Amino acid sequence: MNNYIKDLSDFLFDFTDFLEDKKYISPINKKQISIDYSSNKKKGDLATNFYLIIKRKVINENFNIEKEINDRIKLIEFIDHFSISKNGFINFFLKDEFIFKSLKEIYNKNFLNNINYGEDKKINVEFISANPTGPLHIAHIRGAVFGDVLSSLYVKTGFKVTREYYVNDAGSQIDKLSHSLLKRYLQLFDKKIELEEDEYPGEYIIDIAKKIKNEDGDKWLNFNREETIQYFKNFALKNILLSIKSDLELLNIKFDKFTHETEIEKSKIIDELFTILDNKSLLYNGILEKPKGDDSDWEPREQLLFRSSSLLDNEDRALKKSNGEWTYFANDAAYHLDKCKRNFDGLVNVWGSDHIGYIPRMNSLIRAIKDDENYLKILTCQIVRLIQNKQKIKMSKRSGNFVTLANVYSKVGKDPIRYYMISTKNETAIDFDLDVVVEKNKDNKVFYCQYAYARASSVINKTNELGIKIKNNSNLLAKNNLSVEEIKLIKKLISYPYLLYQSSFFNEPHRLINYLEEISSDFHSIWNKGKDNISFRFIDEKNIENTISKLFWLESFRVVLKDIFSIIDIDAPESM
RNA sequence: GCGCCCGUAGCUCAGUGGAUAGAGCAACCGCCUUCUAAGCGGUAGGUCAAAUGUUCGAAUCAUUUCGGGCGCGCCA
Repeated sequence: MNNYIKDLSDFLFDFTDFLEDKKYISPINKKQISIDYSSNKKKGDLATNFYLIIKRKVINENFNIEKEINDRIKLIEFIDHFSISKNGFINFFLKDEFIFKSLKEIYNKNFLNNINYGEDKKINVEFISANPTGPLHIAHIRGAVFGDVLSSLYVKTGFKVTREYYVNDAGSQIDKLSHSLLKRYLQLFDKKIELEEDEYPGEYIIDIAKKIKNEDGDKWLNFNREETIQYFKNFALKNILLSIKSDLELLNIKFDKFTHETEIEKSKIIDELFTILDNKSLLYNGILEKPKGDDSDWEPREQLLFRSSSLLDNEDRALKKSNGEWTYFANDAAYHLDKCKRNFDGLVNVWGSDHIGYIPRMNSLIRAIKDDENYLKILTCQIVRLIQNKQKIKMSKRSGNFVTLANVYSKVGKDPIRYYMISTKNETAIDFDLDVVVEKNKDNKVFYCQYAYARASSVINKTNELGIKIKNNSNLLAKNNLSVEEIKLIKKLISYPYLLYQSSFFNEPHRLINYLEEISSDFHSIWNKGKDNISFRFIDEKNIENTISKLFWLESFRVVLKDIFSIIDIDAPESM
């Protein structure tokens, strides 16, 4: 990967190896060595604590560490000079020619070719995987957007990504769904029959029932019960899955693969899983301990268990229910074996925070079948609280009163949803204010950043009208045509490839948002300086050289903005 | 009872071993003859929940306490 921070880091690591090999210093932990962008008030572009750490480890009294540092840093091609602060930080200054060379790579979009952190490795990202028992609602939106953007980020940094949705179309919840649907159908014929408390009360089920009535009339009133239930189950699943897919289209989320739990059941891969576990003595029949909390209807029963406590979990987990059916975990485990067998180099699962307790058993499972502790990464998203009129919107799953994705979409549209769902670190809860995100002012960050793009574009349009060409004129790019503020922004622009790498490495798309807002703000600031000071205006027809220098970074700014917008998947409006 | 996440400005959040802790909103004071004022500049705002420890250095790591959230059955 072509970026100077990585190069500098390699340089410092090699340097450390050299010092250790020659016994000039006692061994150190390289992880302590950091490279940062210098804070604004300090002089310099990059800073490292290298000297701070090394100087305390010198064991050879004849060794002159300062001289060695001096001699070596001189050889780094992109460093102009450096200084060592009183407290021991080394501050580096980049060469102008290097800064402009890097800017040209941004301008020409070459940096995209240089990012191959992923080395074309194949990874599978499983996200949402909501039960097909109802439409997607607010709790699913965050995981949906996070998984989608994370996938795009992986692709951008050189991975081959499969986006996958696991459809839990087996199990007792689906049975409850079918019974709920049947009851709603019967109610349409004035049958006196009520839903049980744990069945699904949502309006959407009545709609599906009406659909059946429209198609088949009263055909199912006196039909064989088993066949009826089977028909209603399939009908419900088909319709709900379709509605989930159409909801996802609203956010432009597309999956490469839907895997159904029922397919997993049919495939018998679970037998294969059990063989693997059995060979490692991880299967046994036993009785689980009495659970904590509400245990009113608990009684001890012997069942098939997974010895996960010998791996990463704190207790063993059931694979088979007492009625002989597989547990949810058993099928999910088989599904994960299936994923493992599909030649991915890594698996990523995005789960809601309500599944955090499930993580240790899944990690145990993967550990049992794959000898690679980094093979599966489980990332979790905390909840989203909806705010309207400064009040939290209360939701109740039991009453079926939840805010659907389609509902939120109709209020605010795609871009604010996508933007805000990843603007906060995934492990932090979000307050999503429906009133703020549709405002067209700087309270609304999406708008603010898109407006920066539109403003920059308006300048480019103006230059087109005036016939000013940037192409083939890049040799005119020169530092003395640019202000301190512009150089500062240019330095941020050339750090973009490293930002992509870090965001991908840490699985943190929200870093993109922080950066995006920062450079947008810098841009708006420079723009406004042009009102007081004519030298800050982008276009000066009397000074083409000056104009070209400005347009050059302005275009690069647009490249970066557009690139981030494409990862988040929001519009890049040329005018607003 | 146990596990995980969170606690940073009045509010919403960045920063997770480095230099004087940062943005935006809200508050107050300013800036449109101009390539988009849907914007910008300035002022003010902090015992980083608390305590102890580790370290040359802690918002960041460890331990404890207090607050908030999410979980913890053969559910999914």
